[in-house]
Amino acid sequence: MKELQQYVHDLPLHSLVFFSLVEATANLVDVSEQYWKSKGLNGARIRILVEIMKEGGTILPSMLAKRIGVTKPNITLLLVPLENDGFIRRASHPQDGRKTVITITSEGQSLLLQNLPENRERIAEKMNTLEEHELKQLLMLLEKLQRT
Amino acid sequence: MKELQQYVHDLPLHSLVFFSLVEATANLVDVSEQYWKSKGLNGARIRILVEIMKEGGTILPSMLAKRIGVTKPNITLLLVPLENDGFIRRASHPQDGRKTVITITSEGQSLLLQNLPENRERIAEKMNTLEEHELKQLLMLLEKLQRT
DNA sequence: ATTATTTAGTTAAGGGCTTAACTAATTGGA
DNA sequence: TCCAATTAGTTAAGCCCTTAACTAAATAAT
Repeated sequence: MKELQQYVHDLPLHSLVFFSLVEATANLVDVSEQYWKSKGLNGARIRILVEIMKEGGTILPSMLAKRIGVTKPNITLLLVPLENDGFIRRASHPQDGRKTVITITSEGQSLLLQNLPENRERIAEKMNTLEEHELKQLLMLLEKLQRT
Repeated sequence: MKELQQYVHDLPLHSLVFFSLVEATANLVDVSEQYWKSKGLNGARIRILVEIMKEGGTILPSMLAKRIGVTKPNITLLLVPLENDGFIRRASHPQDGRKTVITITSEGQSLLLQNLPENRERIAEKMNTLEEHELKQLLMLLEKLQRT
């Protein structure tokens, strides 16, 4: 009991880093999500539109799932409101009947043009406690952390 | 169109850091959640138990909500299975009838003792691409990032 | 050529969180 | 003292994601 209470208090370095990562990231994600929410949108739908643009305006749902790191059923669910709002269009693939070609509309592109810069700005502001060299250092450490 | 495509590709430093934080954190959280899932548990319930221990074995739901950073209704939902599994116990506060005193049971304490060390170990392993001095540096940067 | 396997996408069910609305108990001000 | 306001917790509804099960189309194997 006493030992357990002490154990949960005395965190080793790895755990301290882990909890700091979780907290810092949650705060930044929150800034971003709040921004999208204020526009009646959400981050997941925006990531879909961004990924379509990265591919040149057209993509398959299965590719979206891989790129964004969510399941295929989730992509289906995300595409429904995007289509209803006119930000994307579906079409069946001419050669392969299993596939659905997703295309971003001009409305979808406008949405990104009008909102991405401000969203980036909000996130950047939240990071303004760090100098540029510190951001670079942080990026380097995070990339090294990711090298399995 | 062309400019937009370029815009979504050319990320400024702040955005690079943001996306790296999100990705690295998601991978670590995943390791932790997978561990708890393999034991038929989940991270949120464990955090509750840990927080009760930090308070000395007894706490109020509203305090849990503040400490863990979730809503009060969510605490209610999290406590139900914890009570059903015998990891916590509820009792009404003797002085203030609105309050419910939550107490961790010995089973709950055993659960932590038997699993927290291995969970920490799994997370630490995932971080083994970083040297100790790099972990310290990372921690320092994350803490500076958090200073609003 | 026909059938089995694989691939793409959707539908269904459920988990985990949120906000909004509610009940019950306590506190505080006229 | 009594009623309004606050506080604690729960219930209800809904969002967003997951896994499992399904349909349809294409590919591959005998």
